[in-house]
Amino acid sequence: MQLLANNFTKNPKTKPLPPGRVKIIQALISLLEHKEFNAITTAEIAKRAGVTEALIYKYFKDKRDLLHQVLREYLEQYGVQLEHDLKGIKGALNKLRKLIWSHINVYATNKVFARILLVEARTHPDYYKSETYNLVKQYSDTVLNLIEEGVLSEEIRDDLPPKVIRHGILGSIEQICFSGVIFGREISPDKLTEDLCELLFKGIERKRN
Amino acid sequence: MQLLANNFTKNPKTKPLPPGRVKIIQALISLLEHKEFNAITTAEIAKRAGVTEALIYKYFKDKRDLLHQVLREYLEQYGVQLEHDLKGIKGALNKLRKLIWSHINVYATNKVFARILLVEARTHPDYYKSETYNLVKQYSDTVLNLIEEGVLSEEIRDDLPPKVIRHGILGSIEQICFSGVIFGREISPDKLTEDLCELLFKGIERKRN
Amino acid sequence: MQLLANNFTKNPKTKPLPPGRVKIIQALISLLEHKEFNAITTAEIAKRAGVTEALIYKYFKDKRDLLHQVLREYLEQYGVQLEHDLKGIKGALNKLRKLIWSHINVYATNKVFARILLVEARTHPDYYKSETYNLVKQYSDTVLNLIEEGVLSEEIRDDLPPKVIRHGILGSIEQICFSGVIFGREISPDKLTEDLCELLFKGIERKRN
Amino acid sequence: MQLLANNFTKNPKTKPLPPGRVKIIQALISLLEHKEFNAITTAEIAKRAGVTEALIYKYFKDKRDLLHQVLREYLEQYGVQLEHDLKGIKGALNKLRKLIWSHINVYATNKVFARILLVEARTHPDYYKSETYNLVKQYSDTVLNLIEEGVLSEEIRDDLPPKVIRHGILGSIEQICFSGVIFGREISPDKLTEDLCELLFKGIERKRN
DNA sequence: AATGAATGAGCCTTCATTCAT
DNA sequence: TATGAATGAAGGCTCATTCAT
Repeated sequence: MQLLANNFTKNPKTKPLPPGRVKIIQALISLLEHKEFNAITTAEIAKRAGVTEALIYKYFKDKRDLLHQVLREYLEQYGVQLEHDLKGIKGALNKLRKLIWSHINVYATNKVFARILLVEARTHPDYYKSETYNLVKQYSDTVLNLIEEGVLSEEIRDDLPPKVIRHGILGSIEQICFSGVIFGREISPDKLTEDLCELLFKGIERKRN
Repeated sequence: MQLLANNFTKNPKTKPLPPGRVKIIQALISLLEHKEFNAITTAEIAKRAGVTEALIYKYFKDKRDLLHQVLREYLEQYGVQLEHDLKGIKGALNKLRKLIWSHINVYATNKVFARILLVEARTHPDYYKSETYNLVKQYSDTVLNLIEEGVLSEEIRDDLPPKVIRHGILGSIEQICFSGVIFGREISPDKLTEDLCELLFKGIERKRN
Repeated sequence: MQLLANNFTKNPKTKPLPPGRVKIIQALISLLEHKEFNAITTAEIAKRAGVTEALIYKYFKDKRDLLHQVLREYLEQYGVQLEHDLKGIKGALNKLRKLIWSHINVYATNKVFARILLVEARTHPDYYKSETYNLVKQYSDTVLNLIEEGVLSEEIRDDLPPKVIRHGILGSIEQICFSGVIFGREISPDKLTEDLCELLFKGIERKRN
Repeated sequence: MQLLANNFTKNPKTKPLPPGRVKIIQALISLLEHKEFNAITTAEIAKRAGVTEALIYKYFKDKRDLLHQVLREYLEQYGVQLEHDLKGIKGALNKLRKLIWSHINVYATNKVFARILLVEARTHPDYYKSETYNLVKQYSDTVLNLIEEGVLSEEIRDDLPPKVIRHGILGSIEQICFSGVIFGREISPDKLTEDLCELLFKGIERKRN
């Protein structure tokens, strides 16, 4: 899977995006691969994109808005992907398991996406007011719905606040991927998903017989 | 509890720290209460501390080093506190529960500490090379040791990688405190600890009978 | 003669240099007339040029690079001038004499040029790595070639290392102009050239008959 | 020969210089071996000397005064040395030759001395008002006197202004040593003196017969 | 004789951003 | 659609220097 491989796959009739805009986004992404967002200058972005700095401000409100647009594209792609991934799966726990796998997998495949989400965006107050943040909340709601679905179907305990469960799930995922993202270590979605689900579904306590 | 209330509590005979240094640290802490680190200028810090900007650079390598020193002091205090908190507790799970409570509690009580750790420090590559980061890793090791202790005493499952368990614990804690920290919401250590332990110890899966 | 009077004399169809760049260079030159380079601030330069400090850094790597660019323009002009001056002169010694005159004359006419070359540039290690320094070496080579030409034509002794001769020539010129430059005293190219050539060509030893 | 080897050689009954002062001077000298004066900070000097920065200001008016004191010590030593070297030499030209050798030799042996004199001191207007500058002028006078002595004894031409001769001599020496000083190349007093005297005494012009 | 603590002043530099063309 | 030129605003940081002890 390659998120953002091209920008018109999902909607062939959209009028082609301005090439300048695309180049700018690609430039930032490629720079983010090796550099912290704050350490990247607009001059650098423009140079890498082969355009002038001024053009950035034609398409984006400011530098941070550009970051949010990049993030948004990633999120949209992930949204599409996730929907696809969950299709045809029965049972809330099975769906959650798949979601965990998809989540870890997208981080494993798109380090830049992970980096933006885990470290770059959340630092800045602006983010929480951005349209992009809403996408994240939507995703968060999806997880919550899945949990509640599981409670109703009696797959999941009803004596735990669903939001706490969600925190446990998302927190574990992020923690587990964090060092991979920061230090560029490999992330293995399959193994991690298995361990994580075992942990989250059954708990760490050893059953005595 | 008030971490950092004074700097000589634990070692009364240390020669007094230069007052300037103390004032600078205090100033940054107080500014962090209402402002993001990057948005705080050295001029502001100096003014609040009642010293000159130059003095900051006498005691700290740069602005970020100052942040790390602040974090270090918090971490050291938390280390002392945690050791105290764990005294006299029997059983690995009980200790883990207490640790979770202490962790959440210190975030609840010291929002600035939490903010630095959760959002300010980890953004910057420097952090991972700092001496302070080592303290965090030490803490991380403590958690791991507790988990392994639990495995040996057969309180904790031995079919889960201890590191995954640690990620689950620390990730959940951070996720659960995160919004409290970012949006200034209240954090309730007692309730959160209970829910979290219930989740982590027993799992989310509903037992059929 | 007024070196640097305008920047497009020699190449009328070059696309006009950005006016800001020109103004900055002019500003530094005018400031150097009464002030040491290190004592001149970028703020001053910008103000005198009627631009912002930031613009300086658009066109020059740093303050010192600006100095080197100024020097480079002087050197280029001097190069052109010298070539012109030597045209039509026969004999290596006659050419050397003319070169000495041109050299002294350019110092006499452009104190700022002299100041940069004799005191400002050579202090700083950067200078010796600069592209501008290469121009100086080129000039130095020209002198050496002239000397060697004289040796071949048997006008100049062949029992002296040409490089030592060059040191004698250039060293004498600089020494003789130095106090003029430092203390703002008048420099008389005609008289000085005559004395200097008499000294260098014939030596100080009195011939006995 | 090692100038400045110890500071009381020449005057055994002077009361011992304060050790702090000596250490500071030594520190600056040792730093000047590898670093430009302006790039050396008082903090560095103090550290190298093993004293506090404040102490520098007990013994020296300011940082530049310290440089001048160092230079002064070198000059005094050279003065003593030169006097010694010229003893028993007959003839103005022979004395000049010896002086040239001594001059080149002291630069060859004491690069730091040469560096201060050739590049560090003369940059700064302060220098020309300093007491140390007077020592340099004294030396300059000595050279002039030697020249005039030669004119009187009819060893040296009387149709050249003695000052021009002096410029030729000193200028050649400095030029010839300059690159040695800047780029740390070896300087050979014997060979250079021979070439230089040949050049200065007899001139570069080839005698036709 | 020497120091620890602190300062004043300002400097170079950076960077996101704008606007006329 | 895109650019070249220029800017505003501050910002971190350095360094020589002072003074009470």
